[in-house]
Amino acid sequence: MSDIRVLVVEDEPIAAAAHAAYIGRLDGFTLAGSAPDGQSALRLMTELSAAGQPVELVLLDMNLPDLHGLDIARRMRASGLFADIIAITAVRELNIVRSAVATGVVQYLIKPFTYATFADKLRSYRQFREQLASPGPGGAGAGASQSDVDQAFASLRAPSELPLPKGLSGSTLEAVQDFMKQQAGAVSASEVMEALGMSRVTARRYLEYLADAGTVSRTARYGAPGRPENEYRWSRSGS
Amino acid sequence: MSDIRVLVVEDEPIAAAAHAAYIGRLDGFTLAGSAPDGQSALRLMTELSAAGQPVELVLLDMNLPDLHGLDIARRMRASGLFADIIAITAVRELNIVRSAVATGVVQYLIKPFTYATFADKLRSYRQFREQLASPGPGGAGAGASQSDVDQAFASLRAPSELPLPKGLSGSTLEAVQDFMKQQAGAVSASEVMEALGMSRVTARRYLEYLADAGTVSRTARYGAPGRPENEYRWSRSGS
DNA sequence: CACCGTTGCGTTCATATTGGTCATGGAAGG
DNA sequence: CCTTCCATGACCAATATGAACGCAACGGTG
Repeated sequence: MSDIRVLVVEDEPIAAAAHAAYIGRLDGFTLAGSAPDGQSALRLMTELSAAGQPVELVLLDMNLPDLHGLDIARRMRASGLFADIIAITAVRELNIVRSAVATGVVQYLIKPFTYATFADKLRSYRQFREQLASPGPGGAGAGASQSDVDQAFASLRAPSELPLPKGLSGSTLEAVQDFMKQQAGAVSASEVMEALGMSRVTARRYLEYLADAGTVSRTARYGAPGRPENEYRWSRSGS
Repeated sequence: MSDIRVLVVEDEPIAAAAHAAYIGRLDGFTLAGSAPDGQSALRLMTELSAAGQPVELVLLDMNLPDLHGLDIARRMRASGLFADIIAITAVRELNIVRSAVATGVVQYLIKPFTYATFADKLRSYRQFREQLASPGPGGAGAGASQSDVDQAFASLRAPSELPLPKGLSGSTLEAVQDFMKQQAGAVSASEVMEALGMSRVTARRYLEYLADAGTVSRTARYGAPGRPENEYRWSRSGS
């Protein structure tokens, strides 16, 4: 099967270059072009489509200088451009996710993301394509059954777990993250320990990991006797 | 949460009545209207939208007298109608599935289908909506994380219709499911092993499959020394 | 002003207990 | 009789815990 032609739409040059480089590292994908804003993206897609090389997949940043990502998706559909879309955004609003699904967004990436997450989403998209191309064990050319379609949808939406550093478990990390998200102010490791019923060592290890990843910020708390206590605060400001 | 307003678009009167009856039998859904062809469907949606009662989900037959289902979807997007779509078709062509996904089709039903299949698709769609409405275990209003979005997308899968992975048998799976349904609280893999008289490996394999399918939730149990024990809890209350 | 005991958290290590995987055995079907 | 498939037992790897040690700031005291 030939490579899937991908268009990168991203206003920040550094991020755009990074995404393009990611595409190059992945088998089965080819960079078809790059655009810094919505207008040029639409123009570029129209040109490529007229040239017989239509874009098949768009990596679409939702936060662009001229148009919102959702508007671009709507205009694409209105113009007869039916490339699939993977949305990239720092906006963590769920109602946007719903609107995105309604306009045909296939995957949703939240900044900042690692290369592993990125590659994972693109791979599952390619698998979705391949399953539609060659259905079932029965044979090619035959019609698709309900289970064939279900299977293709499943590989599209299935989340796959990312490799975590040694010594950390996914469910524990999720628990700590959820707790931190709910806390308005800063919390200490001991408070996390008590709230989640885990040991101080474990709580601190996960908080430290989140601090290194940039998801939480870490400051020292003075004023009380004893060694200064680290306090952690949910930050996760975009990118 | 209020009911989801559904529009049925189907040219055959018998099928249309059947779909409408199906909707009535399902909790959480309300029939917003019914249309026999594309033009009237679009008109009806526009009217309801203007009346402040926009259609949220469309059961869209792809084979209509005046317009093809894909055309209707495209015109919906062009007109600013962003209801989600469940496509219903007898046409078993996979390239249509791909185009359908690009226009925001959420699920795909192939005729003829049973009520069970139908209900399953609608239930998974409702679960998708609910997960977007209230992310995480306790937090409302907080931002969504990548895993939250992934989980919501995952609930658009149809686990019951998927073929069982290698190494699992249907009868054993049923036994584990029945046992889990009866348990009010959380149970560990060891408890399932002892209760059903199977080996720990087998119990864990089936519980893990159910956890991936979203039928049970998996959390860690802290407080005791040693590696944390996974405990599983029946979570799919929607069925 | 300098020094020192106190205090509480950060850090490290061994340990306990479970999860995950591999190859084997037995049963069902052809 | 052979093949295929699933459950099993045993091994190795993983991960939270508890205790012990060290460190940094506070608050007296000389």
